[in-house]
Formats: sequence, C-alpha cells, structure tokens
Amino acid sequence: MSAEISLGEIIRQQRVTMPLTLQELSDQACVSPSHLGRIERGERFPSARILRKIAKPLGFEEDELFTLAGYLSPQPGSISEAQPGYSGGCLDPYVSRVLSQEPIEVQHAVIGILSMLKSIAKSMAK
Amino acid sequence: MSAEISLGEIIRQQRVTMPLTLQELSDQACVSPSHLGRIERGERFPSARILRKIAKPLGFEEDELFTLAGYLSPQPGSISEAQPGYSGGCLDPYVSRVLSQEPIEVQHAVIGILSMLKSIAKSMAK
DNA sequence: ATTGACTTTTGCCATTTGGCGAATTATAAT
DNA sequence: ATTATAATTCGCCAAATGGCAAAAGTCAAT
Repeated sequence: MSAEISLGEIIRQQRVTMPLTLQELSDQACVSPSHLGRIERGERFPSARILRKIAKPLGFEEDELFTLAGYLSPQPGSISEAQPGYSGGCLDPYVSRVLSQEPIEVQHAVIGILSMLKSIAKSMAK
Repeated sequence: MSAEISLGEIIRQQRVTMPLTLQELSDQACVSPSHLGRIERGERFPSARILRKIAKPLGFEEDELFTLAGYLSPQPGSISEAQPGYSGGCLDPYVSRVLSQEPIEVQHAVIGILSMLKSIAKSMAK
C-alpha cells in the first residue's frame, strides 16, 4: 500500500533534488532529454540499458533502479547466503584449482568436450 | 579476454544442460520458443524482462544473467564457485557454472581426461 | 522409404524504444 | 510588456523487441 508512485516520478524527484535539468542529466547519461522527459512522466518505460546509464548520475545504486523498475526482485545484496537453490552441487575445489590454471580457451574447450561426451552417452543410453 | 563466448551460447548451453527444449523453457518462462531460439543464436538481444523470466527456469540467479548481459556491472558476490583461496588463476565463471552442475565424479573425470589430453599433446610435441 | 511426433528456424507483423529537431512553456532580465 | 534564454514537451521516424503461424529439420519406429 505504499507505492502508488511510479518509477518515472521517482526518477524525476531524484533528478530535481540533485538538482539537475533534463539537459544536464542527458549529458551525463548520454540519453536524449526528450526521452528522459517521457520516461519521467510515464510515457515511456526505461529499458535496462537506459536505467544503467542514469543510475549513477542520479545517485542510485545500479541494482536499485532495476529493482524499482521490477526487473529485479526486491532484496538486492541482501544476505549473500549460500544458495541451496540450483546446482545440485558446487564445484569441487580441487577441480576448480586445476582448471583455473588453464587458459580460458582450454577451459571452454573442456566444456565443449564434456557436452560432446554427454550427447554421445545419451544416444547410447537409449 | 575472458569471454569470446556470447550470452546466447551461455543460455543455450545452460538450457541443453538442464535439459530443456525451447518449448519447455517457453512454457516455464512464458516467452515464445522462436524468440528464445533467436536469442540463443544471437539474432536478438534479450531485454531485461525476458532475462528475468528465463533466469529461474535455467537455474540462474536473477542478477547473474543481468551481469552476463552487461546490464549490471560485474561483482555480485555470486557464482557458486568454491570460496576461499585460489584467486591465483581465475576460473571462467561460465565454465564454473556448467561444471558445478555435474556430479563430483564427472568433475574429476573431466580433470582426468584433460590431463590425458595434455600428456598426449606433450608426447606429440616432442 | 515413409509416416509421425518433436524441436528448431523463418517470415511477417504489431508494439516499443529512443533519438532528433521543432514547438511550447517557464524564467529571467531589461 | 517584451525580449532573450533555458527547460520541457511534441511530432515524427528508424531500429529493435517479441509473438504467431507456417516451414524446415531430426529422429525413431514402422
């Protein structure tokens, strides 16, 4: 019940509080003033590219605006906690250590070979 | 010099590894299969809205894809990679995430294969 | 070979984004 | 009041996004 306030209004509020004109913000962010204006009054919705550009000039953390825009779900940075989420597992430290001594191209090649082997295995399994 | 590998390739690699078809991912993410296909082969660049939708189904942390897409600047503590220590050589994050989805035995097998290949290469070089 | 069920790609189109330049509207300063 | 000047908004356009349906591939089982 707190936010009947749009992203555009937030941006405008922040800009005038800085204080900056559309022109000045435009110069710093490399986004046309007209576009910024339309965004502020809700006629356009800012893309991620634009959000990224205007974040710093407006004094926002990068991910802050993303969250406000609904691109990121709320609770940035919060608790980097170990995510039991995906990866049925984590990377074995030994494996990590060995691989990280190889050049990037080799690392990628390893993945390529792995996926080949997997597809071969799959075709044989059936 | 870390990534001459594109976002699309990463996404496809991840999808195939899950494993999912374009259709299935489409169903889970509510993005048309054709669009997903074009993204994977680099014909379209995914918007933030799309990235957000496909992140979870693919097992990505939300901000991870944003970072890969260049929407967010790198740094989220992220990457399941093993934590302390071997900052010496760096393991490509992409490689890390693909490998960490394999069971430990497979991870070790990969290292085994790698060392075989290296010794073969060495013997041929001489 | 041929059928049939999937998976991926292509063609086409509606919608959005975002820029540029021309109005329009403040804001001052004479 | 009347300019001059800055700030914002409007009109139009090019480019990109993303969906849908139809066309290619794939691949197994006849």
